[in-house]
Amino acid sequence: MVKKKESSKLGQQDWIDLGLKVLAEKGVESVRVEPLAQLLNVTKGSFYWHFKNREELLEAILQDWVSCETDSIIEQVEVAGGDALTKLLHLFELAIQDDGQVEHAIRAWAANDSKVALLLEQVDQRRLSYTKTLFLELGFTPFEAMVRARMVYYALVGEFTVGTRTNQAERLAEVRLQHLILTRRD
Amino acid sequence: MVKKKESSKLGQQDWIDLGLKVLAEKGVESVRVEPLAQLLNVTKGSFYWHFKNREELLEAILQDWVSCETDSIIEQVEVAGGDALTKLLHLFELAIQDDGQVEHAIRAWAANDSKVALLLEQVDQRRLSYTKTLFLELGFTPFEAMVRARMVYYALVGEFTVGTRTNQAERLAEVRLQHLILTRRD
DNA sequence: TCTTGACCATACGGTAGCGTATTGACATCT
DNA sequence: AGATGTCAATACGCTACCGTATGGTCAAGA
Repeated sequence: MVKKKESSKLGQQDWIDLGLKVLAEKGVESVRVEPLAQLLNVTKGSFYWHFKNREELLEAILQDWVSCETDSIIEQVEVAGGDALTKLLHLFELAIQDDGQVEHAIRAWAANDSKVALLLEQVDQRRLSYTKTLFLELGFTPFEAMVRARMVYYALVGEFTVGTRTNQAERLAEVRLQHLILTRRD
Repeated sequence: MVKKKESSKLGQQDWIDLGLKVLAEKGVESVRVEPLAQLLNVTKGSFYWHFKNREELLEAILQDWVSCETDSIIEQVEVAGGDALTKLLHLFELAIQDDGQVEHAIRAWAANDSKVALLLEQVDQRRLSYTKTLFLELGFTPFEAMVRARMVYYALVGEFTVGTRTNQAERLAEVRLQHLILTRRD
């Protein structure tokens, strides 16, 4: 018998989940093994059963985020279909659903960790190049498409990092105006 | 005689300067008193002469950045004069002069420190409202002006945080296209 | 010269967190 | 019932810092 998940026993995922939560709320520097253990009401003896060391947990957290969050929006947009103009609006609207807490924390993390920075760079690249292709489909030149794609993406990242807290209704109106400005062909 | 700066003696400013450097390169978590002392070839006995504790240094560093960096660009734009359209282009071009290393580090810092976050919020607010007034002068509605101001600003912050490393020539071309896109009326 | 104050060294005690080693509890398989 | 494997508790030693206490040095003013 190789049953799993009888609860009351912890697995790697429990530590990762908690790690992500703490990461979002207090930053990487606060995801430390002894404090985490306390939150789980166990001692670190448990932790070192599941992980080789703290580094391994951090990598697992990162990996978890990447595999969960990266391509999900792109897929949703593609499934919904439509022309490039529609897809772009769809993309804008989906992107602002997330509050970006975790992503913000990871960006802050990346500022002092080149390995994380490298990974984020790839994520940014994938998202940017997808957005760029949509602008290309609208008939913009490569340079124009790139600049516009960056403007969209920066607008999103900017909201995360600058932290403009506003309600969803206004955000939606804002995003529609952005769509108008960036897709207008004069 | 109350001479100063005979060199070979340190003052608060020496610690602040080094602090800013380390902050930009390795992040807040790396600006610690003993390592800093080592870089200055002194012991921490010196540090605690000039500062009450580490917290006080961090505040001094922050204060130093705010008073140096915040309004300088706005002033330069105003001094140069011209109409709103000219000022906006001028603003764009000046903003991309800075590589944003320090600002990036401070944004990462702010992610885990609400006091820093509050201060940054004020800085952002001042910069955004200035930019917004320029768009208002161009005849945009308050909402349109705000959205456009944010797009400019986010584009700048986005370059800092996403870290798109590109040469000055391309940056300049990019910024001019942004100016075109965002100021176009009809 | 003598004093004073600015600056720095040395030495100390304290804390938080890392990682290891060892043992214990409990469930499952044989 | 034993043996085994999984997870957790306990108890270490270690390092990197923080902040304090105290004394030393050296230049400038009286």
